[in-house]
Amino acid sequence: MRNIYALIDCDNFYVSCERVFRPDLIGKPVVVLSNNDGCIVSRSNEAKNLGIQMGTPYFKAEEVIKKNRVSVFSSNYALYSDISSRVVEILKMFSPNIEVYSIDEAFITLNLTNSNFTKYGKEIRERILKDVGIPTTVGIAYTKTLTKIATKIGKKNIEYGGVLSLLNEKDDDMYLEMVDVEDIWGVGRQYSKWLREMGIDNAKDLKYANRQVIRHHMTVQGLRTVLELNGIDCIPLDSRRVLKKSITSSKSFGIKTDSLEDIKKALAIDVAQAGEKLREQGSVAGTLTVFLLSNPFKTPCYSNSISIKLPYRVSDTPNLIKYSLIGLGKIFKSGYIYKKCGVVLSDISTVNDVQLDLFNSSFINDFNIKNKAMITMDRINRKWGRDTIKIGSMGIENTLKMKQDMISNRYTTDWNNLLVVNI
DNA sequence: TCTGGGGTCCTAGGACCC
DNA sequence: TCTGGGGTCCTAGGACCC
Repeated sequence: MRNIYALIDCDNFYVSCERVFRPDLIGKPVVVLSNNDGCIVSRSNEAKNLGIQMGTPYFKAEEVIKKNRVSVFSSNYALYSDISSRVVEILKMFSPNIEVYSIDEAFITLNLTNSNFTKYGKEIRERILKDVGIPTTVGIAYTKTLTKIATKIGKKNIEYGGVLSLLNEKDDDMYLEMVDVEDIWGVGRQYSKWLREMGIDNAKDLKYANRQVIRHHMTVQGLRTVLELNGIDCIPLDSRRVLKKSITSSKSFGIKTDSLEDIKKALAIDVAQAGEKLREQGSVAGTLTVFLLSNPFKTPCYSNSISIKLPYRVSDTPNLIKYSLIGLGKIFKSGYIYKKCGVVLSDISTVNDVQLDLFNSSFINDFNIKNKAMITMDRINRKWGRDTIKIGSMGIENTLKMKQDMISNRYTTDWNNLLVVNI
């Protein structure tokens, strides 16, 4: 029996989240910026129509933005992730099989007893819009890659009313022809350049391409994409809550700096954040990588990284900070203006798998004590806000704090930020 | 002046083993 | 002195995703 997939994809998600609390902005151009107010990462349809491109640096679009009175927001991840989880809760009512693919997309499988799939898709859409206030597009098909194609077309053509089903396969080729090769899930910049050179311009061309040639040039993943375009299900729903295999935390500095002392503090803050994520999933890390970059848009530039194999797996912030500062000391070179640093934790396993040190009997106690202290610290910080308790090396004030000049309130996750209504 | 952050999977090649 | 074939593990780098 064939699976039937639906992809529920929130429209212009970050912008839509901002509009939930600013309904006056519906119908008006709005953009949301990346961290540090660097690039434009979400655009309302009105902003798209002004020619504002995804990923454009803010300063390059500033003129168009001012001229057309586009509303601009810094990104507010506390708000977006809370709204995202509300959408997921609703989807769970429609299907027990769900894969939360990203902050604004989820796949579900549909039961064959729902005979009218398009109608069911519309019900899902309307429920999310009514209960959470977020508009979505729903794509329905026999493979996940085809649901991606369906939402892509559904978003561009309002006549589908936000739901497009490709279950009537004789029409597939007509739809596939509408989608450029660059826009296919699994085809990025490098592959699309090569495909274009091969005369493969759209999804229909790729569907009928020579499979051996594709396999050779684009590995098994490329082959899977071709098969999926043919309606052959190769990428199953992945509903496991998987443990992350690596955890990164890094940030560009709000102010560029050549000061090792400032960078040490910024790195300690990143490490603390990574450590918290590590403990949240009950894991410990065996390897830690520190990296440091000067401004890549300026010459001369310098970047370096160093990986440190930890003597034993840890998850406590003081140890992680200790080793990362050793690493930083080894790669820091004076005389450059730095703009970013960060840490990657890898070689991750669960706490239960930790190899204890036979020759160091005090180690077990040490491990347990530090962990209890960390768990308590995490709990307090979750309840009372980030950095209520922190490690000394993070400093009192983050001198390189990122820019977020236009951030909205944390309306749904902070009592002090509740929406105020004047009557 | 101003250019984000956080992930996954696959492959090739080297080291090492029997 | 000559020399084979097959396997595993690890790492770096390249591709992709949101």
